[in-house]
Amino acid sequence: MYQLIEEGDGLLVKGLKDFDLKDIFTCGQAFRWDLEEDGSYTCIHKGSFVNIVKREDGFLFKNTSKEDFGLWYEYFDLARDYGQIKKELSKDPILEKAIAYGPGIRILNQDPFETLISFIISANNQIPRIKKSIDLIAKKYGDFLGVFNSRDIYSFPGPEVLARAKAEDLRQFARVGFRDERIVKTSQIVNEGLDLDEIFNLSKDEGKKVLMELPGVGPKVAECVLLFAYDKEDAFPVDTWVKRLMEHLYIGEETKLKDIEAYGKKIFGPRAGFAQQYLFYYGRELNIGK
DNA sequence: TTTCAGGAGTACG
DNA sequence: CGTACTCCTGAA
Repeated sequence: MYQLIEEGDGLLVKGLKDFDLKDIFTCGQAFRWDLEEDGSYTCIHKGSFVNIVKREDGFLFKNTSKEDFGLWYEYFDLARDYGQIKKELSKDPILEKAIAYGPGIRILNQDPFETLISFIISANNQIPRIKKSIDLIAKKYGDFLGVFNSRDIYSFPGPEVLARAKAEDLRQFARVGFRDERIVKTSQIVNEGLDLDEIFNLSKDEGKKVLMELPGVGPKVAECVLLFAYDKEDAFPVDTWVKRLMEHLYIGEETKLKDIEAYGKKIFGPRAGFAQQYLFYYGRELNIGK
């Protein structure tokens, strides 16, 4: 299905469909990426980083190899047929429009702990600031992975490291504000034995219960982590954008957060997560509902 | 130049 | 159910 051709220190990947880097990285699901001046994207995942250049003949993945490509295959959810998903969802005329706006979206499979901490930071916060805080945390607490475009690249630290971080340091160096103690406490709970991998075996609702026990994790953050790290396709995170957009495009009146979540679940069912991503990207870029 | 409102939610009363 | 919470940006 895909063709992998070694090229220099990288890999040319041919035949990728439903894959657009801008759509994937600006739809709000991930923070560990950078747009380079040449239009390529650099992203960091689980102790590795890759730079991806779009070309006529495919996508050039720099700093990886055939042996290592499995990591990115999994991360970019390449086993999934998004053509089929889009076909199903397009029966809804509103979604058809939304999909046309971000046809290259894929839902990444991100690291659970990193995703958990990232979305705790996202509470009442904005994407540029969230990205900055996460970068600063990696720089201070993560491992040095290498240099790209004369930038030092660091991994995101594990729970064993952040459990020992000082709230005051997180506040001062990473600018996380009132989220400082939530980050340390959640890291401590995970470090002291809460098995995040166990959530892979649970249903979306069971996983949500477990996550919401953690400080800094409410319904929105839990749904995000379940969708972006645990592959729970029926998760439907409702933030202020999705709220406005659902009120505007589907419901037609002011609706409580909880009811919007139920509504999304009702009309999109097991595909709610994909629908949410297409709608979010579409609504935010067009400023729908504001 | 300086002030000021408000924002990808959660916790707490 | 209302409010406080940080910090940063951009509007005035």
